[in-house]
Amino acid sequence: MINAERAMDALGDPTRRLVFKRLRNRTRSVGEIAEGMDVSRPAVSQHLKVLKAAGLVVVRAEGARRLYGVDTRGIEALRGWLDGFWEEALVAFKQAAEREATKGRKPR
Amino acid sequence: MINAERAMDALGDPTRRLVFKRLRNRTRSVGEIAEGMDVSRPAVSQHLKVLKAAGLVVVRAEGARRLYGVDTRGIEALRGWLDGFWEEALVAFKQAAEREATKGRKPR
DNA sequence: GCCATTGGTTAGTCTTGACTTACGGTTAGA
DNA sequence: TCTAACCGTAAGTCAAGACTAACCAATGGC
Repeated sequence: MINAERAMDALGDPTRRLVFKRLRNRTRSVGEIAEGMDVSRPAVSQHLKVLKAAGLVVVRAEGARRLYGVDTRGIEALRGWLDGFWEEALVAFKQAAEREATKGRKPR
Repeated sequence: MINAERAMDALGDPTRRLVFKRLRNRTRSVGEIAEGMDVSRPAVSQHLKVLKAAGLVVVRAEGARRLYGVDTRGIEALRGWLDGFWEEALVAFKQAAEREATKGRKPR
């Protein structure tokens, strides 16, 4: 199972988010990703390493090139984390509202 | 509108995530949040400032205490960002599959 | 076989930001 | 009013990590 916390750490950096977003539409080679960005190609390579370790990105070798694309498992992990958080917060809200509504009543 | 990128930056730090998660169940005071954590109360205060600026947290003054709770807008912004990303990736997958299916056919 | 392309890794620099200590302001209680 | 509790801010320290330049390995075309 892929770690959502790890994914959040990875996406906590603007440059890394930009790299990630560049793979949204299609797979790209490293050089292709770096092109047009204001950081060097090795920097992009390092970011990809982190994104890969976080389960946000997958690689496929094609000759001398490496084609990177989004890993859906990372996105799903994030969504799960978010949904779980949302769920618990909702339950807490309801309970708080319940306590508010019964406030002042004679217990039982 | 609340910025999803800002929220991602904020949640990119483990300690800050821990602070955020402590508000999942109910609102808490600053001292209450810091209690049991391995960082000082001012550190927590600074994290709360960042979380608040990111739209992930709201404050309510109650006497000398400040009660912090989750801001649903921040979560919604994150969810929107994630869903948008997911959507675009899905479209790209379909288009890629389509191109794959028609590969080799005589054009028109 | 040779050279160009592609990209991962290493070493080293430097900025960002997480943290603590100290301080000041505000509120509640005696 | 005096004191204690609560909390935000400022100043300063320090480590994490983002980045570049240089190097090396692998692949493909000629």
